[in-house]
Amino acid sequence: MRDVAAIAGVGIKTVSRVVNGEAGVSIDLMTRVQAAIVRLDYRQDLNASLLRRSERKTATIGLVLDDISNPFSSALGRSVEDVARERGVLVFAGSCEEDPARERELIADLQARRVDGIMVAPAGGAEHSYLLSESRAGTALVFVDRPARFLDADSVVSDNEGAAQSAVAHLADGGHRRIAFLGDDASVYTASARLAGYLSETSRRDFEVDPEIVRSGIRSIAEAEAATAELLRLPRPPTAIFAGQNLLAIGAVRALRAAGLEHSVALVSFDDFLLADLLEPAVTVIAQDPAGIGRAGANLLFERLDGDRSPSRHIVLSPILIQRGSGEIAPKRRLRRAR
Amino acid sequence: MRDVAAIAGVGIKTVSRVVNGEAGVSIDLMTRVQAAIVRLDYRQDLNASLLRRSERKTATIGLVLDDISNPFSSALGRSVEDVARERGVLVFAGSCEEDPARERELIADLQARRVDGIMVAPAGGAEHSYLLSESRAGTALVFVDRPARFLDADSVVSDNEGAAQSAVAHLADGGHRRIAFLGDDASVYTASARLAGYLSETSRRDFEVDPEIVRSGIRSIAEAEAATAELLRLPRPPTAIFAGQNLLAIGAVRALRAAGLEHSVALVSFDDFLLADLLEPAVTVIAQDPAGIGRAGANLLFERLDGDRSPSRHIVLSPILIQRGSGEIAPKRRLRRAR
DNA sequence: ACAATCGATGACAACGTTATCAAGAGGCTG
DNA sequence: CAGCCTCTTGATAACGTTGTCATCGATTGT
Repeated sequence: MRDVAAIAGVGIKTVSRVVNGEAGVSIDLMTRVQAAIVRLDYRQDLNASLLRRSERKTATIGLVLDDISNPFSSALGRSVEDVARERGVLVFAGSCEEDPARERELIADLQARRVDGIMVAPAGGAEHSYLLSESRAGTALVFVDRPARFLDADSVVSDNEGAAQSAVAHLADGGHRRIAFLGDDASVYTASARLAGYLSETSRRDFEVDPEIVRSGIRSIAEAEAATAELLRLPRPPTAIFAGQNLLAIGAVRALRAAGLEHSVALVSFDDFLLADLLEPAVTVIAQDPAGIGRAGANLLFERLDGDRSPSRHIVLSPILIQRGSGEIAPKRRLRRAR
Repeated sequence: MRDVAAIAGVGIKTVSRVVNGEAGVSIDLMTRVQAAIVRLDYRQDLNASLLRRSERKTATIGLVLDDISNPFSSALGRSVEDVARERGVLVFAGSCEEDPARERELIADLQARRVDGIMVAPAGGAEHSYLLSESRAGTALVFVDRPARFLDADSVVSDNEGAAQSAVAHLADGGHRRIAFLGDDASVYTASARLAGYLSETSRRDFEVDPEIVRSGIRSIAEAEAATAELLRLPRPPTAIFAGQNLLAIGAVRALRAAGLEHSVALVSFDDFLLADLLEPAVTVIAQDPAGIGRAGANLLFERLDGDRSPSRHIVLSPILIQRGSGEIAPKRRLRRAR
């Protein structure tokens, strides 16, 4: 900047004015400065600029998700990026892999870089009281997909419990009485909320509660496949499966295929996924709106950055049931009653 | 920092030393400073720190991809993040949507924030000579998935042409003579390389070159579905389809299904995709290794940041053919020769 | 016992930028 | 023409940090 000023024969502050498009610079000096900028290929150092600026904004936000390569997360991330870009804000993206320590480390790294705000889908078991001082200090904080624990902060989540209830209700309305549940570790908020929905709907209908067909702690496609295979080998196998997450549904599909039962056992998946409609049978899903969650979260974050100091807001989006076939399979008659 | 120094009753420089873990601070002062840091909840401002530091590193890199919500891109991004994290580096992620202007804008934003390096999968039609001065100025630059145009820079790409050749060869070895091609816009490097592979292999085998079954400029699942439907309605429809990208293969599957021809017309997809093995028939693919590309690119980038000044390197990864069924369908006999 | 060395410490400048403010030029009013 | 106002301009301090270097007391060597 000094060099530009020297070449243009002006004061350094005038260069600053031109760079920032401030009014009150004569046409003459402006053109001279611009010429010098081009000549030296000068680029403003935003970090230095923001260091000095009074409002102290870095035009940067952080996004901490479970795993940015997961389709749900990446759709969410993309919509956050779109909202941010409209405001000239860049996004740091990080994955915490359901590890609270990693989540905390990532957030610390983001704060060291003085991001204006942070959006986080907290890891299972994480606890956020440590963020209290930060959020008081002015870093905007929005929780997406999962709410904060022990911290009063904005959040945007799906109605996991209600949607799980309606999934179970859909299967029950189709005649199923013995519905299995596959879910992630109960420390993960979404998993436990969906399990709660499953349990409340089954008990509301006075279905037998058999712990053998309620499987938690399943973390991957492979584990879901193995768990489903076990379910199918039970003396009294379930007639329907409710998979609490897209990857688990895919594992279930694999196991059903392997057993040749994909047209005999009903399946509903929480989360839509690409190609669910092209499988045979097509998979009935509870579709969340990851892009909508990201967009709502980002909007909330930017309202906070714009000075909104109102009490914390909690947005809840309702997933929708999409019937495609797998969830509409009627329960198989028990063998003893076979005609 | 001044406050911490005041409370601990030391000089500001000593606080700096403690914060940075520099040697040569007495135990006594160190504990006093640490107590003050905890008391005030002090956090170092990395931006200010890096402004002053001599090596001028921000421990930050930028990643510009076509669309971070695309499965290929997000897998690549995730592996970049993993390599970066090992070095305490945070990643800015941005999508340029095949728009050269947006790509350029994003890169400018990254440079304004003085990222140490940039990894970019350039937009179709983008031209990178404008980056010459930057790369000379020390910003490390690595191109992934697609090479730079008019700029000598490191790159990590798949052998698109060779893999496309082998896909066509595989279909030809299965007896197909009339193989259609679906591809993205020819301005996109990967699309044109794959088209080149298709053309060289078909001409090497002296197959009839029919422009009607070579379709470029297809940008989405829906467009691929429509194009495939058109192909199938031709007087002499192709007996096999080579889809130059995963989304286009998915569109082709939809159209084949709609026409009831999924077991009659062979299909090979460039790019693997989740559930390709569960479709009926399962889809034969040329599988790239997006995580491998990201990892190799990130390693290259960090070697440059560590001072490697050797001539630009170009890493080429070879995709592999995975036979699953759809690519092994034998050509339908022509009607006139039907038994 | 004295000089030389060493380790710990902090004062100060500097990183690249912007906020503040004062100075100078020019125009308008009375 | 004095007095006042407005507009442009640049000198200087400051943002939060670290590099440089001088200082000081203690230790070592002879």
